[in-house]
Amino acid sequence: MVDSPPNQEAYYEQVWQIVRQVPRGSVVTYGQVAQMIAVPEGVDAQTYQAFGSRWVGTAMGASPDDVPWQRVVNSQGKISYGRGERKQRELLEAEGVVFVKDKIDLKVYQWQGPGSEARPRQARLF
DNA sequence: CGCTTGACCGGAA
DNA sequence: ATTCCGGCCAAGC
Repeated sequence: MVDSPPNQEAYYEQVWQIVRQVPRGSVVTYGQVAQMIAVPEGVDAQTYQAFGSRWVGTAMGASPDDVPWQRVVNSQGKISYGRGERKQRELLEAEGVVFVKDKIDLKVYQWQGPGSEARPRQARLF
């Protein structure tokens, strides 16, 4: 499923696939999701880096109900979805995500990718 | 078929 | 810390 044609639908599915893997209580950024997806063929790597995050946002707008869209925030740890901002914050807080001055501490809640779901941060005492 | 708008990001002033 | 700027893809009207 890597060598599929430059199909937008396939790209969206990759976005949703990644977002679906985000564990409860963690978040990812638009740019991060874009980075985790291979650059679509026919698109310059530079172009993708610049606009990939936007496409992720567009994909979220068309995301199915089983996608935890609320776990996707911008690189500042803030909510960009103005239309449902209130709803998104409530959903995240219900999952245990703490907001500080309308911002999320990404150092604590940002998902590090597949394989890091355990988040073994407890050994860092010094 | 063309114009407008948009759930972004990183660097510079 | 805040504001401005360049980047130039897709969907909707």
